[in-house]
Amino acid sequence: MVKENICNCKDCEKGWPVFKVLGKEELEYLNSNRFEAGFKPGEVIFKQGSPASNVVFLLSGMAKIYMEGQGDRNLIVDIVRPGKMIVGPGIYTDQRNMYTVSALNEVRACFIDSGVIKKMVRQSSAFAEGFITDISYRSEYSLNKLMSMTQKKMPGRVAEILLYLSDSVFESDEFDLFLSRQELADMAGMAKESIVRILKEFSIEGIIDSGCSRLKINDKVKLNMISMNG
Amino acid sequence: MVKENICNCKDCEKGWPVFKVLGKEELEYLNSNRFEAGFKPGEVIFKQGSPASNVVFLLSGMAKIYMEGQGDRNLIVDIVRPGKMIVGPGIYTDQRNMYTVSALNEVRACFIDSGVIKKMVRQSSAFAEGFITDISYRSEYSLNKLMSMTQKKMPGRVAEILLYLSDSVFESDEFDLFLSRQELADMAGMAKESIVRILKEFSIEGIIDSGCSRLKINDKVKLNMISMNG
DNA sequence: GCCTCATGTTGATATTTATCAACGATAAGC
DNA sequence: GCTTATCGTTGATAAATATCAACATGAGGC
Repeated sequence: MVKENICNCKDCEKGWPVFKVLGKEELEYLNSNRFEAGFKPGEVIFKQGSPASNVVFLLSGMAKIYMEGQGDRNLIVDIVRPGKMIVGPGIYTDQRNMYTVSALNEVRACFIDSGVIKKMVRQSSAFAEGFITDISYRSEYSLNKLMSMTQKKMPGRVAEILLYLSDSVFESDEFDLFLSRQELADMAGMAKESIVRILKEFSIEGIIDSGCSRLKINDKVKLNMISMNG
Repeated sequence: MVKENICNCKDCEKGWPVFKVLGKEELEYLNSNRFEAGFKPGEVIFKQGSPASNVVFLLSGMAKIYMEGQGDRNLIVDIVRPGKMIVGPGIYTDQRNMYTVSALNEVRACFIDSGVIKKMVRQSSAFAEGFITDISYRSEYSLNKLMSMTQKKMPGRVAEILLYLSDSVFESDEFDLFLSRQELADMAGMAKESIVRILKEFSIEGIIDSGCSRLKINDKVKLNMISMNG
């Protein structure tokens, strides 16, 4: 594992866009208060219930954010790539992580102390506004998810997550799925057997081609219709 | 309908606690940029999809916050009383209301322009921090709700909303329910027939006494167990 | 007072979804 | 190489939940 930091906030390409509003001094302060670490697939980056001491940014790789329920039942809230801030509401409430984040593949991550982020919020109103905007989008996402989960039936929810993966995560109609069937099920809130059947159904209808880990979306229009109509 | 404002931000008892961090001048500015309005039961205070031009505070009465789905299927996100800020993520994203808010009984509400709130966020870092803390609690609430909705079975969800109403809304073990069975169903994400059966079941077991609009919780411990175990 | 409409309630039934069991395939350990 | 564990897949079954239909109940209009 590489111990030293290999990048610098000043010229971080993979960084969070809101950092751009900070001045040179603030970026230097940020840079001197951060740590990088590497993670192997499956390793936990931070754990639900533990102190929310850091905000995390991926420099490379992908991670899943999930809430752990009773008896192995997890709910995957999001799949993240570099460019997104990984932070829970805990840093402004009870100082605890509301969810676990773990690496899906080889990950390099940047840790910034929560206190440093909160300091930036106090110091720069532009940063505060950017921060609020970011968490507002996150809220919209959760509320929409809440709506889908309660009102859509299984095929609608599966169509929705396939579209989400394609549009917002992989940004392509064909991609290598890093996710097992169990993980897809945890995203859509259903049993793994159910998602297997639905993916097969979609395959038979020609909407998708689903090899074991590769997934290709053939008919986005139809998928959208299924997602819409629940 | 009373047209004039009947209270003043400076000595508002029902106000949002975070306003206390503002100075006298800022409170006066706030006070000169707000409007009060009255609503009858059932009337819409603001509507999903419309511009998120205002942040609302109840001065008296209660309201339901709900997302409208397809074909009369609504999801009640929260029940609010005075002291809470009613604001959606929209003021920091696409300027649209993500949900509808409507009066459950006679309501008097205070409207503050979103721009004014955003200005306060920029002007006062303490206000910004209070604002972020508030929406962070809201996020935790949504995420917990997402978890319950996807992982708990109906009795667990019903137990949960009864406890929520008792602990966080009415702050009593016995209260007049302003909500119809349909509305309770919309809170728990189920059919109204289902909630009728579950409430009856709880009644038979002696956990609650449920007259038509009055509800009394007899056995909070048991209700908690049902809520926990899903 | 009576009628009408909305809401609450109940039972029967259909649909959706999870669980269970079995098996094949694939990858890791010895 | 074999063994073991994990994952994906399938069919059968059970459980959870919604829908439908019917009827009761209660409030408001006239």
